[in-house]
Amino acid sequence: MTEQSEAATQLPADVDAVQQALVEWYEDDHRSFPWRETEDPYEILVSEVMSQQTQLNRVVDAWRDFLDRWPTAADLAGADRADVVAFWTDHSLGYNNRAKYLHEAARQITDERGGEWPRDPEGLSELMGVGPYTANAVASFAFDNGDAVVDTNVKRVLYRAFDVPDDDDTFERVASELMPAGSSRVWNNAIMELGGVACGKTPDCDGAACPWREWCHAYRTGDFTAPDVPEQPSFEGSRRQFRGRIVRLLGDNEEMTLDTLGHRIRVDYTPDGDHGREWLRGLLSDLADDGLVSVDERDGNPVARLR
DNA sequence: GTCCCGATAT
DNA sequence: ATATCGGGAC
Repeated sequence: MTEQSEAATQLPADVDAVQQALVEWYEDDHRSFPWRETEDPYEILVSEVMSQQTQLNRVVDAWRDFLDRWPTAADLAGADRADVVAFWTDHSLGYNNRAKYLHEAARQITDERGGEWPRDPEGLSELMGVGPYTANAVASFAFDNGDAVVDTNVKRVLYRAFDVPDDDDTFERVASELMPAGSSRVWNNAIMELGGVACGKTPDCDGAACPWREWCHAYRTGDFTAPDVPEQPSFEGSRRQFRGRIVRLLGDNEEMTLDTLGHRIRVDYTPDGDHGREWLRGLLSDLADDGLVSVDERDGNPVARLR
Protein backbone atom coordinates (compact mmCIF):
# COMPACT_ATOMS: atom_id res chain seq x y z
CA MET A 1 0.00 0.00 0.00
CA THR A 2 1.40 3.38 -0.95
CA GLU A 3 1.70 6.35 1.38
CA GLN A 4 -0.94 8.17 -0.63
CA SER A 5 -3.57 5.53 -0.23
CA GLU A 6 -2.85 5.20 3.46
CA ALA A 7 -3.71 8.87 3.79
CA ALA A 8 -6.87 8.30 1.83
CA THR A 9 -8.03 5.60 4.21
CA GLN A 10 -8.27 8.22 6.92
CA LEU A 11 -11.01 9.97 4.99
CA PRO A 12 -14.63 9.09 4.25
CA ALA A 13 -15.34 7.56 0.85
CA ASP A 14 -17.46 10.53 -0.18
CA VAL A 15 -14.71 13.13 0.08
CA ASP A 16 -16.49 15.34 -2.42
CA ALA A 17 -19.47 15.67 -0.13
CA VAL A 18 -17.20 16.44 2.82
CA GLN A 19 -15.48 19.18 0.86
CA GLN A 20 -18.68 20.66 -0.45
CA ALA A 21 -20.30 20.71 2.98
CA LEU A 22 -17.43 22.70 4.47
CA VAL A 23 -17.17 25.21 1.64
CA GLU A 24 -20.92 25.83 1.70
CA TRP A 25 -20.86 26.23 5.46
CA TYR A 26 -18.06 28.79 5.18
CA GLU A 27 -19.58 30.71 2.31
CA ASP A 28 -22.95 30.83 4.01
CA ASP A 29 -21.57 32.66 7.03
CA HIS A 30 -18.19 33.44 8.55
CA ARG A 31 -16.40 35.98 10.68
CA SER A 32 -15.32 39.03 8.81
CA PHE A 33 -11.69 40.14 8.99
CA PRO A 34 -10.23 42.97 6.94
CA TRP A 35 -7.42 40.82 5.54
CA ARG A 36 -10.04 38.59 3.98
CA GLU A 37 -10.92 41.55 1.77
CA THR A 38 -7.50 41.85 0.14
CA GLU A 39 -5.39 39.79 -2.22
CA ASP A 40 -2.26 41.86 -1.76
CA PRO A 41 0.53 39.46 -0.74
CA TYR A 42 2.20 42.07 1.45
CA GLU A 43 -0.98 42.80 3.37
CA ILE A 44 -1.66 39.08 3.66
CA LEU A 45 1.84 38.35 4.93
CA VAL A 46 1.57 41.03 7.59
CA SER A 47 -1.75 39.58 8.78
CA GLU A 48 -0.37 36.04 8.86
CA VAL A 49 2.74 36.94 10.81
CA MET A 50 0.67 38.87 13.33
CA SER A 51 -1.91 36.09 13.60
CA GLN A 52 0.70 33.47 14.43
CA GLN A 53 1.10 34.84 17.87
CA THR A 54 -1.84 37.01 18.71
CA GLN A 55 -5.57 36.44 19.05
CA LEU A 56 -7.35 37.52 15.90
CA ASN A 57 -9.49 40.20 17.47
CA ARG A 58 -6.41 42.01 18.73
CA VAL A 59 -4.69 41.77 15.36
CA VAL A 60 -7.23 43.93 13.53
CA ASP A 61 -6.12 47.28 14.94
CA ALA A 62 -2.44 46.45 14.76
CA TRP A 63 -2.79 45.33 11.14
CA ARG A 64 -4.53 48.56 10.14
CA ASP A 65 -1.99 50.71 11.98
CA PHE A 66 0.92 48.80 10.50
CA LEU A 67 -0.33 49.18 6.92
CA ASP A 68 -1.18 52.78 7.58
CA ARG A 69 2.41 53.39 8.54
CA TRP A 70 4.11 51.13 5.98
CA PRO A 71 1.57 50.65 3.17
CA THR A 72 3.83 48.64 0.86
CA ALA A 73 6.73 46.23 1.08
CA ALA A 74 8.98 48.97 -0.30
CA ASP A 75 7.90 51.32 2.49
CA LEU A 76 8.66 48.70 5.09
CA ALA A 77 11.97 47.84 3.48
CA GLY A 78 12.96 51.49 3.78
CA ALA A 79 12.02 51.75 7.45
CA ASP A 80 14.46 51.63 10.33
CA ARG A 81 14.46 48.24 11.97
CA ALA A 82 14.26 49.94 15.36
CA ASP A 83 10.98 51.62 14.39
CA VAL A 84 9.45 48.36 13.26
CA VAL A 85 10.48 46.61 16.46
CA ALA A 86 9.18 49.50 18.57
CA PHE A 87 5.86 49.37 16.71
CA TRP A 88 5.62 45.64 17.45
CA THR A 89 6.16 46.20 21.15
CA ASP A 90 3.83 49.21 21.32
CA HIS A 91 1.06 47.06 19.89
CA SER A 92 1.82 44.16 22.22
CA LEU A 93 2.38 41.82 19.33
CA GLY A 94 4.80 39.59 21.17
CA TYR A 95 7.86 37.97 19.66
CA ASN A 96 9.95 40.89 18.40
CA ASN A 97 11.92 38.60 16.15
CA ARG A 98 8.91 38.48 13.88
CA ALA A 99 9.06 42.23 13.34
CA LYS A 100 12.64 41.75 12.26
CA TYR A 101 11.70 38.87 9.94
CA LEU A 102 8.92 40.91 8.36
CA HIS A 103 11.26 43.82 7.80
CA GLU A 104 13.83 41.48 6.30
CA ALA A 105 11.24 39.80 4.06
CA ALA A 106 10.15 43.22 2.76
CA ARG A 107 13.80 43.99 2.03
CA GLN A 108 14.18 40.71 0.15
CA ILE A 109 11.13 41.46 -2.00
CA THR A 110 12.21 45.03 -2.67
CA ASP A 111 15.96 44.67 -3.08
CA GLU A 112 16.41 41.16 -4.36
CA ARG A 113 13.26 40.54 -6.35
CA GLY A 114 12.49 43.93 -7.82
CA GLY A 115 9.23 44.11 -5.89
CA GLU A 116 7.93 40.90 -7.46
CA TRP A 117 6.32 38.39 -5.11
CA PRO A 118 6.79 34.67 -5.62
CA ARG A 119 3.40 33.20 -6.42
CA ASP A 120 3.89 29.71 -5.04
CA PRO A 121 4.73 28.22 -1.63
CA GLU A 122 8.23 27.16 -2.65
CA GLY A 123 9.21 30.68 -3.67
CA LEU A 124 7.52 32.28 -0.70
CA SER A 125 9.40 29.94 1.64
CA GLU A 126 12.60 31.72 0.70
CA LEU A 127 11.44 34.81 2.53
CA MET A 128 12.73 35.29 6.06
CA GLY A 129 10.31 34.10 8.69
CA VAL A 130 8.13 32.30 6.16
CA GLY A 131 7.88 28.59 6.93
CA PRO A 132 5.54 25.94 5.53
CA TYR A 133 2.40 27.30 7.15
CA THR A 134 2.89 30.93 6.14
CA ALA A 135 4.05 30.03 2.63
CA ASN A 136 0.87 28.10 1.97
CA ALA A 137 -1.30 30.73 3.62
CA VAL A 138 0.09 33.59 1.52
CA ALA A 139 0.08 31.50 -1.67
CA SER A 140 -3.55 30.63 -0.96
CA PHE A 141 -4.98 33.96 0.13
CA ALA A 142 -3.04 36.16 -2.28
CA PHE A 143 -2.84 33.89 -5.33
CA ASP A 144 -5.26 31.01 -4.70
CA ASN A 145 -2.23 28.89 -5.43
CA GLY A 146 -1.27 27.08 -2.23
CA ASP A 147 -1.45 23.64 -0.75
CA ALA A 148 -3.41 22.80 2.37
CA VAL A 149 -2.24 24.73 5.41
CA VAL A 150 -1.50 22.71 8.51
CA ASP A 151 -1.61 24.68 11.72
CA THR A 152 -2.77 23.58 15.14
CA ASN A 153 -6.38 24.35 14.23
CA VAL A 154 -6.23 22.07 11.22
CA LYS A 155 -4.49 19.33 13.19
CA ARG A 156 -7.16 19.44 15.86
CA VAL A 157 -9.94 19.26 13.28
CA LEU A 158 -8.40 16.32 11.41
CA TYR A 159 -7.54 14.52 14.62
CA ARG A 160 -11.11 14.77 15.86
CA ALA A 161 -13.10 14.46 12.66
CA PHE A 162 -11.21 11.67 10.94
CA ASP A 163 -9.22 10.16 13.79
CA VAL A 164 -5.96 11.09 12.12
CA PRO A 165 -3.03 10.02 14.31
CA ASP A 166 -1.05 12.77 16.00
CA ASP A 167 1.85 12.76 13.57
CA ASP A 168 3.00 15.70 11.48
CA ASP A 169 3.67 13.81 8.27
CA THR A 170 0.28 12.18 8.43
CA PHE A 171 -1.45 15.49 9.07
CA GLU A 172 0.29 16.89 6.00
CA ARG A 173 -0.78 14.04 3.79
CA VAL A 174 -4.37 13.93 4.94
CA ALA A 175 -4.79 17.70 4.82
CA SER A 176 -3.50 17.72 1.28
CA GLU A 177 -5.68 14.79 0.28
CA LEU A 178 -8.73 16.51 1.68
CA MET A 179 -8.26 19.86 -0.03
CA PRO A 180 -10.15 20.31 -3.30
CA ALA A 181 -7.38 20.86 -5.85
CA GLY A 182 -7.09 24.43 -7.05
CA SER A 183 -9.34 25.92 -4.38
CA SER A 184 -6.84 26.71 -1.68
CA ARG A 185 -8.14 30.19 -0.97
CA VAL A 186 -11.64 29.24 0.08
CA TRP A 187 -10.58 25.89 1.46
CA ASN A 188 -7.91 27.10 3.82
CA ASN A 189 -10.12 29.93 5.00
CA ALA A 190 -12.92 27.47 5.59
CA ILE A 191 -11.02 24.79 7.47
CA MET A 192 -9.34 27.32 9.76
CA GLU A 193 -12.70 28.98 10.34
CA LEU A 194 -14.03 25.59 11.33
CA GLY A 195 -11.17 25.13 13.79
CA GLY A 196 -11.79 28.61 15.13
CA VAL A 197 -15.53 28.67 15.65
CA ALA A 198 -16.82 25.10 15.71
CA CYS A 199 -13.90 22.90 16.64
CA GLY A 200 -11.93 24.93 19.14
CA LYS A 201 -10.52 23.57 22.35
CA THR A 202 -14.04 23.33 23.65
CA PRO A 203 -16.07 22.36 20.60
CA ASP A 204 -19.39 23.91 19.61
CA CYS A 205 -20.61 21.40 17.05
CA ASP A 206 -24.31 22.13 17.16
CA GLY A 207 -24.08 25.80 18.04
CA ALA A 208 -21.83 26.47 15.07
CA ALA A 209 -23.76 24.01 12.92
CA CYS A 210 -20.60 22.09 12.11
CA PRO A 211 -20.97 20.75 8.56
CA TRP A 212 -19.01 17.60 9.35
CA ARG A 213 -21.11 16.17 12.17
CA GLU A 214 -22.34 13.27 10.05
CA TRP A 215 -18.76 12.18 9.36
CA CYS A 216 -17.07 13.23 12.58
CA HIS A 217 -15.41 10.54 14.67
CA ALA A 218 -15.40 12.73 17.78
CA TYR A 219 -19.04 13.72 17.35
CA ARG A 220 -19.94 10.06 17.11
CA THR A 221 -17.88 8.87 20.06
CA GLY A 222 -18.08 11.94 22.29
CA ASP A 223 -14.30 11.95 22.64
CA PHE A 224 -13.16 15.48 21.85
CA THR A 225 -9.57 15.01 22.87
CA ALA A 226 -7.16 17.20 20.94
CA PRO A 227 -3.55 16.49 19.98
CA ASP A 228 -1.10 17.06 22.80
CA VAL A 229 0.34 20.53 23.02
CA PRO A 230 3.74 20.93 24.62
CA GLU A 231 3.48 22.41 28.08
CA GLN A 232 4.52 25.98 28.63
CA PRO A 233 7.27 27.32 30.76
CA SER A 234 5.89 30.01 33.02
CA PHE A 235 6.23 33.52 31.69
CA GLU A 236 6.42 35.31 35.03
CA GLY A 237 10.06 35.79 35.92
CA SER A 238 11.26 34.28 32.65
CA ARG A 239 14.01 35.70 30.52
CA ARG A 240 11.35 36.34 27.88
CA GLN A 241 9.67 38.71 30.27
CA PHE A 242 12.87 40.65 30.87
CA ARG A 243 13.76 40.72 27.20
CA GLY A 244 10.33 42.19 26.58
CA ARG A 245 10.89 44.87 29.20
CA ILE A 246 14.26 45.79 27.74
CA VAL A 247 12.88 46.18 24.22
CA ARG A 248 9.95 48.22 25.48
CA LEU A 249 12.21 50.57 27.44
CA LEU A 250 14.58 50.99 24.50
CA GLY A 251 11.62 51.82 22.30
CA ASP A 252 10.93 54.78 24.56
CA ASN A 253 14.53 55.80 25.24
CA GLU A 254 17.05 56.34 22.49
CA GLU A 255 19.83 54.85 24.56
CA MET A 256 20.27 53.67 28.14
CA THR A 257 23.22 52.72 30.29
CA LEU A 258 23.28 49.18 31.57
CA ASP A 259 22.65 50.10 35.16
CA THR A 260 19.75 52.43 34.33
CA LEU A 261 18.24 49.68 32.26
CA GLY A 262 18.83 47.11 34.98
CA HIS A 263 17.14 49.14 37.67
CA ARG A 264 14.13 49.76 35.47
CA ILE A 265 13.51 46.18 34.45
CA ARG A 266 13.73 44.68 37.90
CA VAL A 267 13.53 46.17 41.37
CA ASP A 268 16.10 43.75 42.77
CA TYR A 269 18.75 44.73 40.25
CA THR A 270 22.11 45.34 41.87
CA PRO A 271 25.09 45.76 39.53
CA ASP A 272 27.20 43.17 41.32
CA GLY A 273 24.38 40.95 42.54
CA ASP A 274 22.91 37.71 41.20
CA HIS A 275 20.79 39.56 38.70
CA GLY A 276 23.25 42.32 37.99
CA ARG A 277 25.43 43.52 35.14
CA GLU A 278 26.59 40.09 34.19
CA TRP A 279 23.05 38.78 33.92
CA LEU A 280 21.95 41.86 31.99
CA ARG A 281 24.92 41.58 29.66
CA GLY A 282 23.81 38.06 28.85
CA LEU A 283 20.31 39.16 27.91
CA LEU A 284 21.62 42.05 25.85
CA SER A 285 24.11 39.87 24.09
CA ASP A 286 21.33 37.49 23.05
CA LEU A 287 19.23 40.44 21.91
CA ALA A 288 22.22 41.67 19.94
CA ASP A 289 22.66 38.23 18.37
CA ASP A 290 19.01 38.44 17.40
CA GLY A 291 19.72 41.74 15.68
CA LEU A 292 17.30 43.65 17.88
CA VAL A 293 19.64 45.62 20.11
CA SER A 294 23.18 46.98 19.99
CA VAL A 295 25.50 47.70 22.87
CA ASP A 296 28.47 49.98 22.61
CA GLU A 297 30.86 51.78 24.91
CA ARG A 298 30.34 55.48 25.41
CA ASP A 299 33.01 57.13 27.56
CA GLY A 300 33.93 53.74 28.88
CA ASN A 301 30.30 53.20 29.81
CA PRO A 302 28.22 50.54 28.07
CA VAL A 303 24.96 51.81 26.56
CA ALA A 304 22.21 49.89 24.81
CA ARG A 305 19.93 50.99 22.01
CA LEU A 306 17.38 49.50 19.68
CA ARG A 307 18.84 48.57 16.35
C1' DG B 1 -1.51 29.59 36.56
C1' DT B 2 -2.94 28.00 31.59
C1' DC B 3 -3.64 28.65 26.83
C1' DC B 4 -2.44 30.33 22.42
C1' DC B 5 1.13 29.48 18.13
C1' DG B 6 4.94 28.90 13.71
C1' DA B 7 9.86 29.60 12.50
C1' DT B 8 14.65 29.63 13.39
C1' DA B 9 18.97 28.23 15.15
C1' DT B 10 21.68 24.76 16.71
C1' DA C 1 15.11 16.73 17.93
C1' DT C 2 14.83 20.54 20.93
C1' DA C 3 15.16 25.17 23.05
C1' DT C 4 13.82 29.71 22.28
C1' DC C 5 11.01 33.47 21.25
C1' DG C 6 5.93 37.76 24.38
C1' DG C 7 2.26 39.18 26.32
C1' DG C 8 -2.77 39.44 26.64
C1' DA C 9 -7.18 36.78 27.61
C1' DC C 10 -9.19 34.01 30.63
